[in-house]
Amino acid sequence: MNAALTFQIHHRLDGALARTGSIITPHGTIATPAFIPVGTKATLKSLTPEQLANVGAQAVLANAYHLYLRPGADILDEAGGLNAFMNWDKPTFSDSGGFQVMSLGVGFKKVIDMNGMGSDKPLGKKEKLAWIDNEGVTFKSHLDGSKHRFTPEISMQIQHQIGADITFAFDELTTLHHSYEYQVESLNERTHPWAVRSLTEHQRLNAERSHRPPQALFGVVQGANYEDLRRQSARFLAGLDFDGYGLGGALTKENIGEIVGWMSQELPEDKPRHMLGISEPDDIFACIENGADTFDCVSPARVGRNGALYTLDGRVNITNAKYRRDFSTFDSNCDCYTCKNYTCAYLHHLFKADELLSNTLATIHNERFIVRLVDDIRASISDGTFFDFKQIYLTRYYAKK
RNA sequence: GCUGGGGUAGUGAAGCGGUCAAACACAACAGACUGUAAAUCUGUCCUCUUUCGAGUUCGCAGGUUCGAAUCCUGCCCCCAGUA
Repeated sequence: MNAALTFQIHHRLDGALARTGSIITPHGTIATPAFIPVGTKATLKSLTPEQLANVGAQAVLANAYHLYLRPGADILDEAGGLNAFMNWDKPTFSDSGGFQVMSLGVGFKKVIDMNGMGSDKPLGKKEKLAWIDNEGVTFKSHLDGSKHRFTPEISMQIQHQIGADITFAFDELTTLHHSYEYQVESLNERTHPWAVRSLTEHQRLNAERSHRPPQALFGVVQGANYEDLRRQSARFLAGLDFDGYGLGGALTKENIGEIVGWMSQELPEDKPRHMLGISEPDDIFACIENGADTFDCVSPARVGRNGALYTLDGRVNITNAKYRRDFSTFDSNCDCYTCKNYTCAYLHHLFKADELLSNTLATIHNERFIVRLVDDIRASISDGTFFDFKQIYLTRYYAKK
């Protein structure tokens, strides 16, 4: 009913679930498939919005948990919303804080592992900061230890104050280390009821806050790597009036495409599907082939800040000694600002000297690399060359590893 | 010249008779990072060995001791104060 979001499909790929399309939001249109960089705290670390736009980003994704703690969602509301606050005029997404329920709770780091190593050892050495129940989550701020509580309703209230074009339902992100029984319980007792509650509150807020552009809400599918649970979760959410869907949670890398395919088959054709937290080239190809439309991920930015840069031949660490006297540009195949203007030796030096510009230049390159990859995939769907492109690209990318 | 302090691995710096190949920090080298508790984290870092382990070290040369980076003697350097 509301005009929060329109999704149009332009091309479909024969023999696969891949499609190209347009997501039309109050702040503009996103050509899909698309990679959406993450600006957790209303900034993509080390980049100005202009630099972010120049990298080709069509939208940015912020996080309700972080903005709630600082500066406070009310401040974003007063500022006129996320776009105005951060001086970004293109579409925006906000995550619900659901990820933090996991990362602050059952564990840190290891639980995101997609290889299902089967390790169920203590998940991180840090103190547990979040406790989940069927109503919501109580957590301690990682900033000052103060106690807070998120429920689906509160998350939606925060996300409406943040004012992103696309919001996500408050969910529980489980891990591959959780048992099947736990996955079932999580779905039935929390993620699904919370989706209903998120939607109800969201609709109420959209009506109440009619002075602001209508916001869209994506339901989040969970179910780890179990086919029955993924299909059941997708089917359940498909029955609700969401504007689109987030495909989240514990995905095994080896069959990530298959898992996405299960969900795509159950979800409505005409709603966009967003992959939460995915950005490795092989994963991106697999997900798009199986029906994913958009992606967000911190990895290109974080990995870049730590000195790892993408190339068509795989990821390399620019901090390696072999770059010390390498006065060639980093990647002659890349059209980003960094690669057009700086040498390997200079980038190497910036990292070694711990200079702030290293973060900026590396982030520009990595974000451009992944954004462009998805842009190229989109083009390959339109002209029907997707499978050739995928084969050639991935063969080269993983040749050395 | 005298008086006092000091010379420890790439650097700084602990150790002051045995559990010391020698804490710690930095540098160096390599790796990791998938809805950001990340400008973070992990490993290596005298030599040889894949591991186990073996072999040489604590300014230099002697000595005491079952045993020395640690004690003694001489020498060589450095720093501070003073002639």
